Amino acid sequence: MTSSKPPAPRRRSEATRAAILEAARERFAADGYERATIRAIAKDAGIDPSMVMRYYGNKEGLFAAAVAIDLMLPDPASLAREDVGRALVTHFLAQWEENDVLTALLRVGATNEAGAERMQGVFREQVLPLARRFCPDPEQVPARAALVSSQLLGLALTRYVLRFPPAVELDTEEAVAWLAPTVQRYLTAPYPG
Amino acid sequence: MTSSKPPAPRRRSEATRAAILEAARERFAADGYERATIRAIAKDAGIDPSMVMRYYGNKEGLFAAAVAIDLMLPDPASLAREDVGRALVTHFLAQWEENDVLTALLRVGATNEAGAERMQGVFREQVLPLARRFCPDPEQVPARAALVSSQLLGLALTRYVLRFPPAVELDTEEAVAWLAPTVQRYLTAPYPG
DNA sequence: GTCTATAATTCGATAGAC
DNA sequence: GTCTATCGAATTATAGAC
Repeated sequence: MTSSKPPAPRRRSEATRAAILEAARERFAADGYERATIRAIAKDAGIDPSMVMRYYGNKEGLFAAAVAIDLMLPDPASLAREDVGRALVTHFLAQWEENDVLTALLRVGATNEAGAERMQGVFREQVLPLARRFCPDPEQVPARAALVSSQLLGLALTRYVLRFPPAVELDTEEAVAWLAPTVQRYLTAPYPG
Repeated sequence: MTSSKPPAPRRRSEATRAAILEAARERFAADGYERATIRAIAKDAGIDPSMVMRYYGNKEGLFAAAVAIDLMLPDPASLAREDVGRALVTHFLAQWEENDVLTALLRVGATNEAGAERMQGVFREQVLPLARRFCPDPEQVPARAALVSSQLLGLALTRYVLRFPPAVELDTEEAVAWLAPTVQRYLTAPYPG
């Protein structure tokens, strides 16, 4: 009873699950929800389509799992007030280049209700608290967070989704130099009315 | 030979064509390319699906026709340098609320290559020339135009597509007050390096 | 745990009657 | 000019063998 613990009861399931998730992220990021078929994802992962169903139930479950990992959020406490803008833009761009989850989320969110709701969740749980930390008037917090999101997501849209050539060719330092003052202003400047 | 000209040789074709286009714009704007089915569009227009094929050949042709109308562009000559930003944001928001074409274009552009290319066309033919008019250094024109697009499309994305509540609730004057200085800076200010 | 086979829909597109 | 009927392809999802 004490000695024999078989090496691992589940044969290759963990590796298979991971391969499916990685392929799913790539496909969702490249094609959006509808055109990222379970068949294509399974083919990329080198397994049978029915395995996808077995592990994730249905296509919605697969998408939810594929975009479930935590991302972003430089912790608000570590940021000095005078360069929130720069820190935020830098961190945002780095996250975006690092993996496909954000692109998948944005592309799917444009045509799929579940995707849009997940994006709203990220906004609510990550951007709102950060704005709350730096904005004086609590009543202005949601609007300011939305403005920050509009600029950050707008750059991601033109750069990674629509691929406007000048937006693609912009190097990281240029993008940060231009956007940081904008984000800084949205978060900390008085209302420009 | 001279007297009898039948009221109209083509019975109702013109009205039918228009009804199809309007329904198509609404569906593409609401659902994106894949989920906006020809069947659903035909039903909205109150005609048979085969009529859509007869008039527009195939689904791609229908989409091209639905987003073919000219939009935007406040003519560059009429704008004073010191308030390009305000004028541009105001005009952009008005166009966006006025009809479904821009939302359709954005939603489709996120998952469909033809849609993305059409958006690039709008950028190239409408935003680039405008930036060329106000930017000193010709070499910086494309980047500045891309930055302007990123902010304007980013607001449209969060407001009309992803529907972040604070972005939706922003009224026009607030949006203009916040975004105008950003756009103004992207177009006319020196590079903030 | 993995795959084969297939059911059940749904969609774009075509042919042809009226 | 409009509609009926239908084809052929592709998709999600299931049942069951190994």
